[in-house]
Amino acid sequence: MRGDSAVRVTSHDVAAEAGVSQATVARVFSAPDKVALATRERVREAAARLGYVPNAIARSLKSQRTDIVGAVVPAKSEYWQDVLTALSRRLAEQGKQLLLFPFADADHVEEALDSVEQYRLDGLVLASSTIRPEHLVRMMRRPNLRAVAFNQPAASGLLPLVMVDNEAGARDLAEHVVAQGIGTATFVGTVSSASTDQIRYRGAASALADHGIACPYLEAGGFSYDAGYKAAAQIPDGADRPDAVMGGSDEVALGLIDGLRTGGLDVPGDVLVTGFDGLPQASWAGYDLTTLVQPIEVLVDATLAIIFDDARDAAQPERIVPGTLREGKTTRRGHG
Amino acid sequence: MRGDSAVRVTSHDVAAEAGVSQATVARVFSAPDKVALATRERVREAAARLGYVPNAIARSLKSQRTDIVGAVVPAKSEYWQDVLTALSRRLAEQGKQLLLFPFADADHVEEALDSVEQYRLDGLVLASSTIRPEHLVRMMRRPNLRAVAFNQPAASGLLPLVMVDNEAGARDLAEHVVAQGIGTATFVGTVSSASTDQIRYRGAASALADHGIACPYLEAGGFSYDAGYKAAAQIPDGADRPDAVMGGSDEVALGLIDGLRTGGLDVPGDVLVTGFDGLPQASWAGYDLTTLVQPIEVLVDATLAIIFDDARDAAQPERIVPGTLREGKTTRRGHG
DNA sequence: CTGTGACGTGCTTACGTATTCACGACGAGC
DNA sequence: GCTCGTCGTGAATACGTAAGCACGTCACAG
Repeated sequence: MRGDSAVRVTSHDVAAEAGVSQATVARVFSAPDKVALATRERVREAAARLGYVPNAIARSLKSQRTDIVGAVVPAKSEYWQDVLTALSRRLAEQGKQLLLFPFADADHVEEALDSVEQYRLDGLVLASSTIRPEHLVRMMRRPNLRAVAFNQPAASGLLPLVMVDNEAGARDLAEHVVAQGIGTATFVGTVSSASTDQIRYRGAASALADHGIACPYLEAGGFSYDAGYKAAAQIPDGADRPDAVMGGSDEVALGLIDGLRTGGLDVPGDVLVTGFDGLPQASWAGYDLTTLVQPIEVLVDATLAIIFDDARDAAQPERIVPGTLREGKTTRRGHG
Repeated sequence: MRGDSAVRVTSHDVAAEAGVSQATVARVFSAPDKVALATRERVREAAARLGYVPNAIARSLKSQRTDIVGAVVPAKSEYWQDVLTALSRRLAEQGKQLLLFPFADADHVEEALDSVEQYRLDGLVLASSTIRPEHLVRMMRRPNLRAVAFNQPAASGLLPLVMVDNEAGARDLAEHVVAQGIGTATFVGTVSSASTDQIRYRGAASALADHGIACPYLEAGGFSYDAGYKAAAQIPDGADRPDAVMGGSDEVALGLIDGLRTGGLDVPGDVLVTGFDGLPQASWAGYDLTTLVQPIEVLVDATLAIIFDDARDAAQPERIVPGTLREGKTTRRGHG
């Protein structure tokens, strides 16, 4: 227990302690089978005695690999938190780490990317549809950086892309509410300039149109619960009240539900509500929201496959994964 | 536009391009005022032309500083996500980054810490009361690593510590429900071995005892909404039904509310409910939970202060910050 | 006109590791 | 007994940057 000197201990120190060369110590920790068993154990013991731990920084400098993947994400958003959780867990399983580059708003993306370039990351996940195309291409042309756009339809053609099938998902949701016998509907989007928002609306509107139902678009102006809550007040009441309200995301939809209920309406009695994403909160008994569940694990795996599969193949892969309809009570009519 | 060669470009390349030495290039990027204006601009132009970006890995190796702070946190938990968001945002403002070390369960903490040691982090935030003391001391004795325990009472004396005043907060909540005129109460904890859980219970129970009210303890067995939802079924009904149920955390409390409501009870009509943490969801209109809001920004700032303030002073600082009572409708009796 | 700073810049080295190359030992095959 | 291949190890170098040290230049005071 006396070996734990308070200062840095390097592979050289271990080499001296074990009576071998630094190279051998390095091999013990990175390619153990290249070292004779006896030597290996002697080195291991010496390392333990001194409290030696390989220096990942130096390793990265030499090997040109950091084993770190970066993620550029909006600072606050329930949905992205779930994605990050899944991403970091999967990376941890592979002995890799996740480095966060959160940005408060679209204007700060630039700064985040400046940081990204300095760390020589193995891969980069670009999330959020508020990242502009010029930023995307900037990341694309960094050498040795595999950047992937995550759930960001606008990146199509610019960057490898992984996303849920937003359009089909929105169609599924629309078909589902139509099957409940609605006659009118309104789509409450998040931010109309977001590419996911546009596609989801398109999917919903076209499916509804197939059944002769018009679908006006209302913009919540944000991705949050609050935005949805406030948007509920904009929905026409009385004779013009839609039979169904489709939220552009779960967060907005949950806000809508509470907003509508605060306004004295019953969900689903008076209005059906749907969401999109499949947040854990959507399953909470107080809401039990009908939504399109994103297969986050699948999306994450696809993303990591693009980053780490050496097959620098077909340039720009695009993986579009179908989601799953979750039927909750927000579209179950009390009916008659 | 022809300068963007696909390969790595170093400060040497820039030096050659600008006709100066590598050292000067380095200075331009790390201490610009030490370089004559004319030279500085020439170097900047050359760098831009070649697409040079300083290599943070090499910088770290040389400077022994990574500008990265690590966080060891449980993989899934609403509360920690909020903390991480605040933490990463604040770090980003200082040009630093957050590296995540999530762990699925207590048995995997060990592995996470192995990784932590390899990256020579500037600081480490140890979150979650499920991290065992032996892990804490292990991190404490790493040279050049400022580790801080976050909201983890058990770390007291072992590590610098930052936390909300759990006991006082729980007392405040208890006093509040007492003021509503309750006669009986039950505390539904998360996991009884968690130190925060014990302290919160102690605070609540002692405050209630001051008013002659007993406070049985019920364990939800987890930190999640689901745990709370299921625990609701364990709460006695009929004559033994408590007037108030105090949840050990907001997630558990929200589950409790839905569980109680599913069981046919009215909250707050039949039972008052309180939480602890101040999650965004607690403010959602559907719940409007009375809870103790943690001043996350303050806690995060205190944490970073310990990590970065060179004052390697008074060994083990402990910052205990008071929370704020948020009064929601879950403790507002329909009354009479 | 010389001595004294201050300033700007280049040379050199160190950070800690992975890897190439070379070398010695050893066993097998002829 | 010699060659050849294999295996284990050491020496040396490269990764890209920061910083101490030294040197040259120039302005200014004496």
